[in-house]
Amino acid sequence: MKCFFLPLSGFLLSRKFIMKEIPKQYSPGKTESKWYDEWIKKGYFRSRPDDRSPYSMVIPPPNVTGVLHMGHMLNNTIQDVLVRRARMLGFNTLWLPGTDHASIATEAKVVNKLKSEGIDKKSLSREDFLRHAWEWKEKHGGIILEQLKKLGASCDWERTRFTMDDTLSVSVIRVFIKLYEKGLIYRGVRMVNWDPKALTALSDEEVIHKEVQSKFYYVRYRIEGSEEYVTIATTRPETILGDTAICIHPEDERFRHLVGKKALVPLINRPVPFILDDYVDREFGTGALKVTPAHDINDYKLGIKHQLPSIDIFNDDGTLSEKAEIYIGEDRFVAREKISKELEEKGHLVKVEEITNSIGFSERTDEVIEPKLSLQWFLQMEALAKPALDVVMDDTIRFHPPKFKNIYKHWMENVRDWCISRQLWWGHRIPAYYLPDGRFVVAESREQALMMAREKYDPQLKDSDLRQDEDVLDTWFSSWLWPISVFDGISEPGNDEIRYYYPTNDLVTAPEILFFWVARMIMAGLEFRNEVPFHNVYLHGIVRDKQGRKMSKSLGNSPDPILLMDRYGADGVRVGMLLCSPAGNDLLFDESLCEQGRNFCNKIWNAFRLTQSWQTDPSLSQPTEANTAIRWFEANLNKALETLEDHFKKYRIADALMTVYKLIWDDFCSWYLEMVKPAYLEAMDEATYERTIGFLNQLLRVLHPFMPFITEEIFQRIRNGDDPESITIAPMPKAGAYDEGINQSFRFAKEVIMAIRNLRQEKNIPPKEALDLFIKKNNDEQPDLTFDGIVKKLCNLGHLDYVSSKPDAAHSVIVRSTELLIPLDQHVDAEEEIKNLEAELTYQEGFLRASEKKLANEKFVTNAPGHVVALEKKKRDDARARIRVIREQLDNLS
RNA sequence: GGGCGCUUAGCUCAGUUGGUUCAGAGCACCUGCCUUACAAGCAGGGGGUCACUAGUUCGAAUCUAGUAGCGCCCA
Repeated sequence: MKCFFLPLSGFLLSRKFIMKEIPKQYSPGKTESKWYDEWIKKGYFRSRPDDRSPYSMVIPPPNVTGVLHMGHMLNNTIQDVLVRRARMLGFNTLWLPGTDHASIATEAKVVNKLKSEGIDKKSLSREDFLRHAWEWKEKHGGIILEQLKKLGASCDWERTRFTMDDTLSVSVIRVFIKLYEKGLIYRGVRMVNWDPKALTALSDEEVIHKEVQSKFYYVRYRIEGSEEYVTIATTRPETILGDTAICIHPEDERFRHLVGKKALVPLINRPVPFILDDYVDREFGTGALKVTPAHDINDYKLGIKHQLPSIDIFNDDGTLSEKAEIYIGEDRFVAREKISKELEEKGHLVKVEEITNSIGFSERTDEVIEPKLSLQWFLQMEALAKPALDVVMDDTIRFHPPKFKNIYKHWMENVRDWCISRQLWWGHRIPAYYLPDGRFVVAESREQALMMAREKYDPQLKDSDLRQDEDVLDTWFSSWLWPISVFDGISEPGNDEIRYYYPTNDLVTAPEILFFWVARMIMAGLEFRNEVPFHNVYLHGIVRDKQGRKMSKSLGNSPDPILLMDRYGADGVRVGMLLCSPAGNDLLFDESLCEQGRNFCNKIWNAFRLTQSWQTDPSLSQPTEANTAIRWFEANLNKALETLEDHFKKYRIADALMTVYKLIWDDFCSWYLEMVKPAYLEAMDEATYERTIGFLNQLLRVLHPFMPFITEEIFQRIRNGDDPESITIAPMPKAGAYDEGINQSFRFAKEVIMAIRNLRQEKNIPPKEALDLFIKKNNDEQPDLTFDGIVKKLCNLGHLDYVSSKPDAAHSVIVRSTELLIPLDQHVDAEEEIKNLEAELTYQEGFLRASEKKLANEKFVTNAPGHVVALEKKKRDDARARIRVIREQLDNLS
């Protein structure tokens, strides 16, 4: 007797007792936290370099202000599956967790918090503000990492990193200096994407373009010294105050006479020249274009080309500045309304149309982006992009699914310089130090900067003469180093850890940040380590609701993952997420999927429960059926493992899970357990029991990466002395050679069993009523007897015999080309039978005709590969055999 | 406007170089069962002109071109 909770001696506990002892339903709650604590206590997720092969992965660092949402659930479930599997495959496995500092989001959070306490950011010094920010971070930051533990994430928590940790910060500064010295970082005035709410510049990637309904204002400007007008069209009438020219197409006859004259900007009557440029689309608007170099990227380019002055009419917060002359201090959108009204009153507004145009919004604050000229730091991308493109195109780094290669290529070939400065305090401060005259040096510290400045510019300089740049670097400028800096590979390029863990193996992330992050990590890896940062990138979709809408706070359509886990168990939710997550596709999440996951837990639980109710008797020998069942399941298991390995190789995680799901639910529970199950109140032989528990043990291991908790719980209850102390470190079963013959025999037996069950159902014969089965001998074919005992058992048959003639009053069922005869007391409805047989005959004859036609086609026989032709011949012969059987039956009936 | 991709069962998706009775899976649905592991379950069943059109081929869900609809990235 192998039940672990049975007392010593041969005393057998009653089945009833066991059934009471193990609850009918699996409850994940306490189990999950119990095992997670145990895993941490034992340090199974810790990793230090050793002789084994490494498997490493860095977490895409969530925002330190973040809380767990469904996207994280998906992302981290997939990572955990990969990591747990790698661990069981014997790799020295490291999954390194951490968070990023999220400049804009965190600063906004801290500013708001201070505001609620009556403190204005402007009233604080940089140092005081940062003190508040760190305080906030220590107190509230990283909640998300705690939440990941509930999910079961097997991270090495002792290695948790934060992008503003000392070593990581030093790495960022060093990299800045390196790139500056290499001439790839420069400072310049450019048109940038300005976020008037966050009061900072943004990179192009942080701007989201959306189609919006806008108004198209037709405004007329008077020509200086005449009563003539010229009409332009604009979506932003407030920017006329910054106009410095009107541009017309050189070949546009309508405006030719205006060349050399000046137009007067309405309301302020500032004269501006006409310029000629074929940039203008004559068909769009009126064909005359107002030019505002300070507030539009294209106008800016025109301004440079035609040497126009540029008038910046906005303050940083999006209100009108003194340069605007009127409506000073008004918000840009308020000013737009007021100006359009005044234009109308003064007869300048010709008409207003509705149009749809594309407007940029800040990714973080959702504020409308203001194109603004400003002095910023940039990183040249071209030289970095080229090698980063190559390693993806030549599959040194593989994208899963590969369709993202194209998108990546397009972006990398059209990449523009990266604006890396942000007008914020929370982050890595730019290591540039200015002399009073505006010249500057770039150095790792103030002391070094002073030395450099003295050497380079003026030996008399004092420390107080230097002023460090006020701005910080883009958060991605630290995240792009993440796979390197977490191992301190920038400052200590030869250290053991970076050499052992880098390059990492896999990266799991969303396509949304393919350019923000993935592309830049590849660039950084090649630039600073001369090696790619990872070999595989698994890109999963966005979690959407059932209607396909993106989950968002404002829609309120996102379930709280913590509540979900409380309701369905972490294992159940993990399965729910994975079931709907084919790689690269967005997934339409539905809570019922978690329910399916929970039901699966329960199924496994009850299979376990069943095995625990069995009692063994050493005097029993193994029945043939059990022996066959074991041989079949063994083969079937190996086959499934083979499929599974293939799915993992291709990063088809959802398919891998489905393979395990069916292996356990269908093959193990519905078939195998039913085959070996002893009759009510009867004991089982020891060999069969051992093997069954052995199979369960294997299945738990295979399932563990997907459902870590329930598998550990059951593993602990069935494990014996040879097993490791935890399933997290148990070796993963590997596919071995198997007997495909027995799998084929089973498939036929299965068809027979299903046919008989179907007959029972049709004829309303209760399962308890035993039937007899006569199998019509098929000419000289040797029948396959392997599963006969099992067929007898699963169909509740009294007899199973092979006969050469049909018994009286028997129902006939044809499986492939074998005739099954089942005598029934009930009257056989000959007419009904004939009808069914004739329908079947028609189908088979049609099939045969098609097949014969194909084989008669000389082109087919000569062109098609041999195995295809052989197959076609077999199909034809099978059809002929089946037709013969059907005809015989029909003869018998009529 | 430029580029990329998608369209297979009611839903979400597989379908690997064209060839097994190839048209599949899971869920949902229908029918019968509280059968001593599990009703969070068991057994059985129905369901698709593979978006449309035209080609290539002995053979097309699979290859080519066009049409329609949808989505993504970029401007």
